[in-house]
Amino acid sequence: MTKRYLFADAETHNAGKEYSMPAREFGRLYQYAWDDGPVVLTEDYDEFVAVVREADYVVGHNIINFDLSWLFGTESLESLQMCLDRKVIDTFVLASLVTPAPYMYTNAQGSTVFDAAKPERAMKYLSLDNLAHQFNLPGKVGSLKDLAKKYNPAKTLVSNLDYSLIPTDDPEFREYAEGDIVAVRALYRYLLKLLKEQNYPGEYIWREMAIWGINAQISRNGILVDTAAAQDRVDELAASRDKMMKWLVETHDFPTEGKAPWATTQGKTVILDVLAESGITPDTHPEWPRTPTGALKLGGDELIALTTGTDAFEFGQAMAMLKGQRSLAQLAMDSTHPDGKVHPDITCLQRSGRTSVQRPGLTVWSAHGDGAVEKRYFVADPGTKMLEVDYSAADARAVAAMSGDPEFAKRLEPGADAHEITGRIFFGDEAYDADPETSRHTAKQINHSVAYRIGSKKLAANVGITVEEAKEFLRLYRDTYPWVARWQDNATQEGDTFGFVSNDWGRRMMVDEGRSFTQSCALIGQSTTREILFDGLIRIVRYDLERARWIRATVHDAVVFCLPEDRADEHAQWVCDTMSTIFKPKTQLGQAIDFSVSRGPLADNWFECSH
DNA sequence: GAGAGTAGCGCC
DNA sequence: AAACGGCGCTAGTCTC
Repeated sequence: MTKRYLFADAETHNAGKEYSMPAREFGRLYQYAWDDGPVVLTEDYDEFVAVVREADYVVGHNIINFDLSWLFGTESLESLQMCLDRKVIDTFVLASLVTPAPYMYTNAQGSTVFDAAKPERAMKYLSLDNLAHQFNLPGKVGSLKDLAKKYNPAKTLVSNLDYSLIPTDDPEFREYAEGDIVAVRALYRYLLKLLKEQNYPGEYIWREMAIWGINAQISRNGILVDTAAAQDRVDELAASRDKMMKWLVETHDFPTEGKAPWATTQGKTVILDVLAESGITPDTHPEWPRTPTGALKLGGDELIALTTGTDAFEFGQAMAMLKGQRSLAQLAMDSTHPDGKVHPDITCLQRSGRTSVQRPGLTVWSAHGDGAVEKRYFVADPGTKMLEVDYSAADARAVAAMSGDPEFAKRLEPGADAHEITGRIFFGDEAYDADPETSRHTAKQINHSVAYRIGSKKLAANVGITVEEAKEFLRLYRDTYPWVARWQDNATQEGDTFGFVSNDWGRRMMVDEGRSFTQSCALIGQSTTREILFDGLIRIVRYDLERARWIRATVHDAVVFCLPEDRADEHAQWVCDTMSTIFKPKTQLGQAIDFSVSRGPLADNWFECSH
């Protein structure tokens, strides 16, 4: 029997309210069409749910993260099951793979957008409106924003528009809703054409729908916030800021306008004046680093370095402290929904497929040092214990696996010390043994640098050696790991030739013109880690869909869970076993490499469980 | 007023 | 010939 495709979309209250409103109230107007059939508009929630359940395939734009995510209620696992069962075709996800946002494009308003591939900006490129514009597709009619303005009080800010004020019987609104379905149907067919032309592996597309489905589930699960603890942190930071600002005003007549006076034009002038008084100018300090646009860098690190040993040191320290303050606790509170949880938006729009997490961006939360206490106000649900697991040196393991370099693999064996190994290559055994601690510290810096193919000049500058010494080390490193070097060269060539590189699962990743030397290897390494992590999560949810509720966050090579308190130890062991794997690339040169996760203690908040 | 691009902090 | 990757969040600035 012929499979039936349902093209579907819904108009709703403002996004974000789905966590404080029943689904049948949150949805306002539903649009759908079967195959080539006419577009049906309905306000009947039950009718819409029924057709979605009846369809062999549901096709829509951003439906995994949005429409299907609330349709069955935010406590439901049904949409995740649909993604795993290959019943959902999200044109937003499909477009992200076959027509990812380019570096630059011209939008419907005629303005040119640069740096458009960055995930925040890629959202706009991948919007139904823009894709319809880019590919000259029929359907989209009018602007929802303009319509909302008509029904909101005069002078309402765009960011405050209430979309639920548009009457569902407004003819323009209904025309817009209908046009959405026409556009998404045209887009789907256009993307299929691209898919076929590119010979993109279909298996990867289905797997990607499942991964977005898991991420949507993670969003719905959310993380409980201890708002009292977050408020304490906000107050604590404000107090130290006030004290520091007071001192700056008294001693340097520092401006106080705005939240970041040091970032204003006036503030920057005062900083430069204070430094100049102590004889610190670009002339006396030609090594003073500059920003990409040529301005003098005034970051905390620069100010400390420049003022050390001068009268201005106390000033430099004060500025560094203020610039280092971040409002994470405030962000956490601002992102908390009425159910007491954050429900971050999760997308896989980074070119490597790594997840972007926003509102709040959990991937930027401090993991080490003093700032790590910020994690304390993310807490385990009642009746659960929090667990964090991670893959150690994941990207290096990916390189070992893909390159098949047996010597490089030795760095990752149990008990091996990768930093020491690099240190011995760099310093030689004799010098290394003379001062192991300093040598190892330098080597740690170097390891991060060589992973991304640093050049001799920058390496020399970073580590404080001559360019000749850096060159010699890079040569030695390549000699020690010839198969890694070969793999890097091949990846670079692949990126240069095709404009993209592929990982072992079939993901294609765009490489910017002229940046293949450093970008190609990085993308393959990062994406391999990403795929291994999601393979693990897929195993978890396929074993038992209910356990999808355990997953609370992913941070590139780490996953946070909330496990039922009863038998939490046993569950933790099961999670580790299920996430761990041995990766053997399909490529001929590759080798099998162990990707085991290690775990922290079971705890009641994120800070405790990651320490 | 809103969108775009910039700087500077942080994460893996 | 040389080449350190991928991001998010905030605030202030520029432009239309």
